[in-house]
Amino acid sequence: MGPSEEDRHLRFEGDADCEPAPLPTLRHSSSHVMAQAVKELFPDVKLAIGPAIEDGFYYDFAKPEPFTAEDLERIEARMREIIRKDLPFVREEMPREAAIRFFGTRGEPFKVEILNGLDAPTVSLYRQGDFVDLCRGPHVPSTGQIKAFKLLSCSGAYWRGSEKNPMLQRIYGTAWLSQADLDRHLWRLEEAKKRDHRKLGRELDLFVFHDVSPGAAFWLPKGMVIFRELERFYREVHDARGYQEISTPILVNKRLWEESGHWEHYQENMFLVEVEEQVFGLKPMNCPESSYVYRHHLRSYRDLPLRFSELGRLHRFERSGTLAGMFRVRQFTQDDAHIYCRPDQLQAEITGVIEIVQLLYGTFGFEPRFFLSTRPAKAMGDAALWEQAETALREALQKRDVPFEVRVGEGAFYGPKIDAVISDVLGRDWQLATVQCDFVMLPERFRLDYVDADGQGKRPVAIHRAIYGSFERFVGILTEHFAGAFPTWLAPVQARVLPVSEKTAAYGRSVFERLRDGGIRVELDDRNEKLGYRIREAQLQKVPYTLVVGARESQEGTVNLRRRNEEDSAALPVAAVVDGLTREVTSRSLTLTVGRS
RNA sequence: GCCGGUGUAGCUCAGUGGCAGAGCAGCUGAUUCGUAAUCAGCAGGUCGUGGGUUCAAGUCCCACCGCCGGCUCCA
Repeated sequence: MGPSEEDRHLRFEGDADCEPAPLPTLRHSSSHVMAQAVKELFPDVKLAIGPAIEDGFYYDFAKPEPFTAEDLERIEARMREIIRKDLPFVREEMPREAAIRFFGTRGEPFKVEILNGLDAPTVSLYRQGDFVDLCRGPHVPSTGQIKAFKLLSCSGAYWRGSEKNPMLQRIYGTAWLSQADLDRHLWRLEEAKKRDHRKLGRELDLFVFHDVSPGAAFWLPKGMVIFRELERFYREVHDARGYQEISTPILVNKRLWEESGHWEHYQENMFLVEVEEQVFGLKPMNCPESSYVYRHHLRSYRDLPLRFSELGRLHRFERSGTLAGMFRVRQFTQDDAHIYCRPDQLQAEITGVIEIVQLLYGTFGFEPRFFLSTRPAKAMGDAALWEQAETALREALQKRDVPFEVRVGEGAFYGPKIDAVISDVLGRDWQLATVQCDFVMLPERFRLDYVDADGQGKRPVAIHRAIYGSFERFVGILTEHFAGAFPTWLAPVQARVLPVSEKTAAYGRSVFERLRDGGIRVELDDRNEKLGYRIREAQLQKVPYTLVVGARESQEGTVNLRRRNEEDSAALPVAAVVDGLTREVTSRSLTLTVGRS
């Protein structure tokens, strides 16, 4: 975990408060202009900090009452005035002691607190018009440089990021080099809102949440189809690669969690139940129990590697304010697996996992980026083993010919790891897959061993890995990525048959039955509604293929096939539709191919 | 957990102390229809929950719960 925005901003060592590139500089300057506008409109507020962040900027203010939407409009209008005046940003330097007096007399306690924490003899201030702020820069030459910006929202934020500190009022804004860039960003925000999986999940009957179980989804029949297709794909891939699926208890005696260390380190995130004077916990992770499966037999070096996969349902207590649809839940299904191997097998095993990551993600059109995290300061376990494992991870990535970034010292205390990050169609990043080597947690705590060729007991290495991460979050991401228009193999309903009128209802039923017998998820919509109405509904439900059948089609043994979001349609023999759909589903195609020449 | 917002029919929302509403969805009937909404009728409510103020509470006050945007958290 790197330093937070606050940490970076408050440190005041080095020479800049933001990356000296044009865009971060512009955003940083925008935050100063916003602070000036706020001070002019609300002279009593105290200034905290205001850095550039991804996509924009914020500034924190101490103010008894929160800012309202109307306040934001006034602030934005005042910012435009300041920009129109084209005030130059002027840098001044001052001895630290003088700066403390300066901000003291201006009634800015947070600035004084920051200055008191610095050891620099001299600090810099930036001034535009009557506004002065403690700041290392850089800034744009003058306020007139800021053209494309917008204030977005305000919310509470703790001073210095600690919940023990007073809560400040934070205003977020976004700023770009051109109006076109700003418009694109605002469009993306709008589009994200439209694609919100909580909304689509309800509209498409995939899943819902109820207040009887905060943070746990009710999977509806159509959502469960997607869940099952993901499982099917997962099992197909893993069965073919020597994984053995297991399933372990969800409710487990506290003794296990004491043994694994979760009782000491993770208890506050666990749901506990007391029965017959014994305490049980809902499992927050699968790993401890996986080691029980390992220990079920005495293992030989010839048995290794052992690859145990488990689609385990986990519960983690997340604080109420942190839940967010499928993205942050209390109950989820992890596509977990634990590989137990000898140190000399590490590289081959990691290579295999990366191959699976590429295969699974590639099927959804995601291109994963990989990050290798190496030994942290507080690491446990044998140094030579660390060295060997880091080399194995590196070689595995090279062997799969994937570029990767190294995050020095970011590994877990029990071993190095590889994380994979994907970007969705709106450019948002998601960290999903993780591959972690483990020399300590499972092998040491559970005293795992195998009998080596020399007859001696040896300790295996464990690899924890998940690809989707959790089915819940992954389906949430897919829903937004595809805007509900899932590829045919995932689509809850793959085709819908619409007889034009009752006169062709019988033929419509026969077409429906042929598709159903062909293993296609098909629905017959022979309701007493006009064709246009039923077409519209199929489109809104994002059904990939709509098959219209009328007198012509019933004579010729064809259907009139219309693809999702296309207006053209064409007649096709029923057999060709079944074949085409089967091929498309079997190949897990990302595009609609049936009826294309 | 903290700050703020919010909660009225399955969904989207109106209703600022005086008879709980609309559109869509649902049901019934008519219409038998060729590629994004046919017409008519009917039914649908613990106004999140619990207290309080008031002659009277969806509306005002308090507490709790859920949700939304952030913060914090995510060994």
